Amino acid sequence: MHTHKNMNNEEVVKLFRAISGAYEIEDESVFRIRAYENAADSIEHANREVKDLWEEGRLGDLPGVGPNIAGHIDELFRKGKVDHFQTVLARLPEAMFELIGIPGIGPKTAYKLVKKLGISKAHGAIRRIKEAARLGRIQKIEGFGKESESEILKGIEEYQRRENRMLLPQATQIAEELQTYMEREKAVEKIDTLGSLRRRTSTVGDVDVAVATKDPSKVISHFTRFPHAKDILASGENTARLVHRSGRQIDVKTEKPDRYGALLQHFTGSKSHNIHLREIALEQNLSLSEHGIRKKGKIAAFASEAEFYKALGMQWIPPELREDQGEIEAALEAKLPELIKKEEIRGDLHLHTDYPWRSAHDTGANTMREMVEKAMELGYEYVGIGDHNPSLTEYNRKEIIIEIKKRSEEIDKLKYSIEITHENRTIHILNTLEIDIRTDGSLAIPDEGLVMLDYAVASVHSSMRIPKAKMTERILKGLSHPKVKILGHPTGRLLNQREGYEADWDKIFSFAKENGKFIEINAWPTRLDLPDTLVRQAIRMGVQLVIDTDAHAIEHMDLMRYGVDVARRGWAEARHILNTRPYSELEKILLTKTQV
DNA sequence: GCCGTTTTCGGCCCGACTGTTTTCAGTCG
Repeated sequence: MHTHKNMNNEEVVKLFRAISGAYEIEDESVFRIRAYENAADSIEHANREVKDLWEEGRLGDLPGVGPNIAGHIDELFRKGKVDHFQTVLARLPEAMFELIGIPGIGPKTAYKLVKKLGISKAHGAIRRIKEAARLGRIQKIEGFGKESESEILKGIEEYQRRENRMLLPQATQIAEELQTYMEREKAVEKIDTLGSLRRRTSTVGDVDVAVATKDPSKVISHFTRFPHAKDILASGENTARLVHRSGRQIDVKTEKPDRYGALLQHFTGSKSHNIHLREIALEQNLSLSEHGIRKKGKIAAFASEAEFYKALGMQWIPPELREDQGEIEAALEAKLPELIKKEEIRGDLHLHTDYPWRSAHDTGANTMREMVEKAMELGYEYVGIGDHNPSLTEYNRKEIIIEIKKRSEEIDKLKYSIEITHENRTIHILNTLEIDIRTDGSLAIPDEGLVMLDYAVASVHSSMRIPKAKMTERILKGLSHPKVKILGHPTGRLLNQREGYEADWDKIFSFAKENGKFIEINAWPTRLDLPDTLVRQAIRMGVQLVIDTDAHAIEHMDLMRYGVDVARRGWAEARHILNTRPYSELEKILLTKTQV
């Protein structure tokens, strides 16, 4: 397996899975095998690059990475390879490591296949397995049969066409359509999403749902007639699986209402949350499963999750927190946070309109008035009317100031007319812009333009791959202007497309805290940026955040809920989020009459 | 190989499903 000094998390995960697999073939201690598997899982779920953590001397932050594995990682990034790993891997055919990761193929199967078929080279290994399967050579190998041969073929096909994970809103929409449909069947007493969708992670693999029912067969048969199903993959007594027209799989699991709580808890996960929970249960001689809690051979059933957690002596834990990041300890001490709810949001402070100037970036689809009316429909108390700054190549400095003046007058007119047309309701309209932080840290608008705004959002939109220290300085400089209150989409990540830029978040968060700047949680589906783990870090450091939609059309303003999901995953309470404040408070915080 | 206010030694999550090797190993979540 090729290794190098700049391996990203995905590559490191693959390496560790290979080592774990190699140990499995060699009948190493199951605990050592598991240790590498755990380390791989931990890195896979880390929201930071292992290489960055290594540079900062913080590999120990990764659960499951102890002194030994940390030493190997150190050697990897110093030399580009790990001598010990090379020795271990060299004892086995490299082709087998290409196969690990194909659904249904683990280390043992992979090893047997390449041995028996005489495949040694990694290159083309999957293709050769496929050929062998087509020629019926696999079913002749001892331990395999016709079924397993076609399963392998199916597994490879799935592996090769595996796409990116779904974005949260897509998964949510599929699930909500299904839920509406399922609720039409009277036998369905309760229905909930499961897994990462229920935990509201930013991307989701499959849509899984649980149904509480006394009549599973009715539920299953109703499920298999879902109009948006393209194909039914499996249909058993209590579970079924179909392919949604989007190509995504949907699983349903049924359970009797009086036992539903344990099922819901079990399949919501996360895996690490459940493992930790079982370890704690074990100390009380309890054994947990999807069926309930077993004590001395007797299983107790639970209708609700709340009862399930209560039986373990803890508070019910909101699904968003179930990542084994301290939520279990907090629940045991009844110290879980009071997570923010979307109903607590009182305004949207970062959105775009179709205001007709030659903008540095994309403009919105709706007028200022339409955006404001939508905000009123949503029951907001205030709204920040923003746009990207005027393009620096299209206007000179003087023209930019004139343009901002014209636009400010436009907003004043709007304020006046809205007050007249909606006399019963007041909404506070704020004049803002999203301003580029240029590569040298300067803002794309001169001071004379900035003073006309109520506040500004500053964001990075260019030169995203500059060194970490430079990026940090750049962001700090951009944020330091008194009118700049919000750092927009802080990491610049685009889900399934690009990693965020490298920056020293500790430094930026400290600066934000000391200078009263707000870090944005951008609710745009491909952004969801700040990422949840950084939200948690920011909150621990006492930084204030703001949830914005960055809407470019009125319908985007409905995406606020996904930003709230991210905030909740980061343990945010309403008091941590600027736009839960009433206008009277917001005004004092945001609209300081600072001299520029 | 990791980990720890009951332990720095001695533990380490649980069950379902599947196919094939009739009693269980391998994989998965």
